[in-house]
Amino acid sequence: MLTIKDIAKESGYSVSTVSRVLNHRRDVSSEAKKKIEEIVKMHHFVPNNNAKRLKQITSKTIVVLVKGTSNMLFSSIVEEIQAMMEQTSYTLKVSYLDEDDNEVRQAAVVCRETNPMGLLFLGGNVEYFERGFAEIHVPSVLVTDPGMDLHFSNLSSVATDDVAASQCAIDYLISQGHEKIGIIGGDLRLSYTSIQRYRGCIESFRASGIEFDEKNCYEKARFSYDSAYRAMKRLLSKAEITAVFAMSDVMAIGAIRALRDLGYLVPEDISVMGFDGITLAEYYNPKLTTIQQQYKTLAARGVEILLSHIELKNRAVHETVPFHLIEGESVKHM
Amino acid sequence: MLTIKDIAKESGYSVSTVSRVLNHRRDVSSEAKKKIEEIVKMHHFVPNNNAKRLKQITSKTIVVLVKGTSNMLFSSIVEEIQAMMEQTSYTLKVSYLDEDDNEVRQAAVVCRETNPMGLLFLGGNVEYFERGFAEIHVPSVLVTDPGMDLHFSNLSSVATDDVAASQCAIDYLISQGHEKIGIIGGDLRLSYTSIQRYRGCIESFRASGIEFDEKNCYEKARFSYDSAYRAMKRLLSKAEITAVFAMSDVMAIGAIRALRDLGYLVPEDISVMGFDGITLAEYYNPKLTTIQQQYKTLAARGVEILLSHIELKNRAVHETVPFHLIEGESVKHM
DNA sequence: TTGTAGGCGTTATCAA
DNA sequence: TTGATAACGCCTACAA
Repeated sequence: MLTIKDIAKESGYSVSTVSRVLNHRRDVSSEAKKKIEEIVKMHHFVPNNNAKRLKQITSKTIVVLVKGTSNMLFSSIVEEIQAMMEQTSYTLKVSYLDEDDNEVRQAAVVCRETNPMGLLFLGGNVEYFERGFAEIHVPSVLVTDPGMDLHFSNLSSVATDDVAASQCAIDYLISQGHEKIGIIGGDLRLSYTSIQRYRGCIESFRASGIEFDEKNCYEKARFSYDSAYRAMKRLLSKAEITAVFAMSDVMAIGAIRALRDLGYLVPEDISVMGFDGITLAEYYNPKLTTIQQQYKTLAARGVEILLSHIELKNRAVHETVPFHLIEGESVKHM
Repeated sequence: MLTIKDIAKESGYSVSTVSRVLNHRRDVSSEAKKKIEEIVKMHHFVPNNNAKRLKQITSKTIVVLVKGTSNMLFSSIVEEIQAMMEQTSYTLKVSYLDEDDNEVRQAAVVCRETNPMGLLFLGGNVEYFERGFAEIHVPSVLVTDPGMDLHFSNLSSVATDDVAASQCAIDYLISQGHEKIGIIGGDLRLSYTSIQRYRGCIESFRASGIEFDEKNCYEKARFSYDSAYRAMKRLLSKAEITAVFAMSDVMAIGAIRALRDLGYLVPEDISVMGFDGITLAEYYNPKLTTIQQQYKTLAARGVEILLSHIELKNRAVHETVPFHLIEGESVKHM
């Protein structure tokens, strides 16, 4: 393996001079610079980042931890964050985790590796934070999930109000004349997001005096097409419904496919409501009626809060971002 | 920052003993092991991977370089690779690049950082390989694009035969009675994949004696919904067609949405054919008629070739994986 | 402008 | 079973 030592030897200069050239510093003679760069190019030399980072104490890096590699909402947020970060002097590093991994533990590892100035969590399990976040001393923002119940001075959050948003979704279905409503959502013992959204649903039913039969009308699924597809079929076999609320657009699409395969028309026979407002929602057929999370705002505020956190060392804040009901074509007025 | 030195001091043992415990080695007294593990747990100590990697010469790591973060086919392949790798003793590292980045340059950096045993490229620009791959000495496999024209002894490839596959697509459209066909694909000056697929189309037209008017019937787009959506609208304004071949399923969906928004029915008025066979294709409405790339086989062979490359040091091979035509609901028999 | 030397956190070697 | 010590490749005072 080629090292700067080799380059130094070959060029006749010392390692420090080589290092200076490599880091584009100006206290090098143009002569030395030229010669060293030539040799570097010739050998296609690339410095070893491990050694670099090991030594560098401040790295000006911000790490994004994305929970769930196939979450389309997160993909959009990541893109947005990347675009914003390019305007700053920070370097961004994106780290993808499985939906079920412990993001806090992963964060600890990443902190050691990268020594980042800040952390951005895309999605997170509140329980993991309670248990392990104390060991993380880097300014962090939890994006997409609320963190006000977690009292860490270095942890802020920006999220959509899941309770209000799903309440709005059910309210809308009810306003369109639906009363027999099924729900497809995550595991209520594991997914904090799902719990919140379910609470909103219940609240809406309560306010309208509609009775909700959790046992027959709530179907658990992972946040994927096929899982929701199967959940929809189970739901149909247990309950008679005129509308379904799916806790993500991906789930909604799985559900719609199941309905169509069973010969139902959407929305003529059964209406389907999604959640997230991903790009695909408006390209799907029918266009999805959904709750749109403002991913751009989530991304922007997440970054802004983190940077002010880092630079001004101010206190943790917890923000809520407004949501919008998008009327597509997947819900029918009864 | 906590280091093993601190742990050593606190436990009363030396750094070497702590290191041994951390690496689960057996030449440590259970007494020492217990005590050290306790302290590690108490402080939530996590070793610094940079230092670790800096020291370790062999890393048993394999790196996957994914070109384009929103390519759904690649996501599926990555998942597949991850599953396979868990059966082996290798560690996997996934590195995402932008669609336009130079993957070979990135590979060089990654090699220094990680010192991997092998490299898996998901997508790649043949030109970048020609120019820079000579400096990479690690066994590598280019997945999804053919590499037989690149004569590097450490570079194998597995890919779908893009020429034959798109020829098959057009043949199918023709067999269904379509003659006035439009194409939506990538930039023919930049995307190697698009060039190959276009060649297949031309070949099919030639064989059937159909004249193809590239100027009016080929529309360039990025591999995204909205770009294809706009391309479809441009296409309609220039040519009268009964069918469209989109070079990816994502593009096909963008095109279908454009058609529907303009009042056309798919496939009744205009047929649309996709490419890739992503999961979404069978959940979309109408189900996409498409060329399915065997992502599982691509992943499996990619891994197998790489491992035999590493372990047996045998020569580079270049394989082609069969494809299938999936008859969905988006193409009509005229 | 350049070079020397020490250290970043870890693992490996060797001796005790 | 342990511990001291020398690397790993790079950066950065500080000295020249």
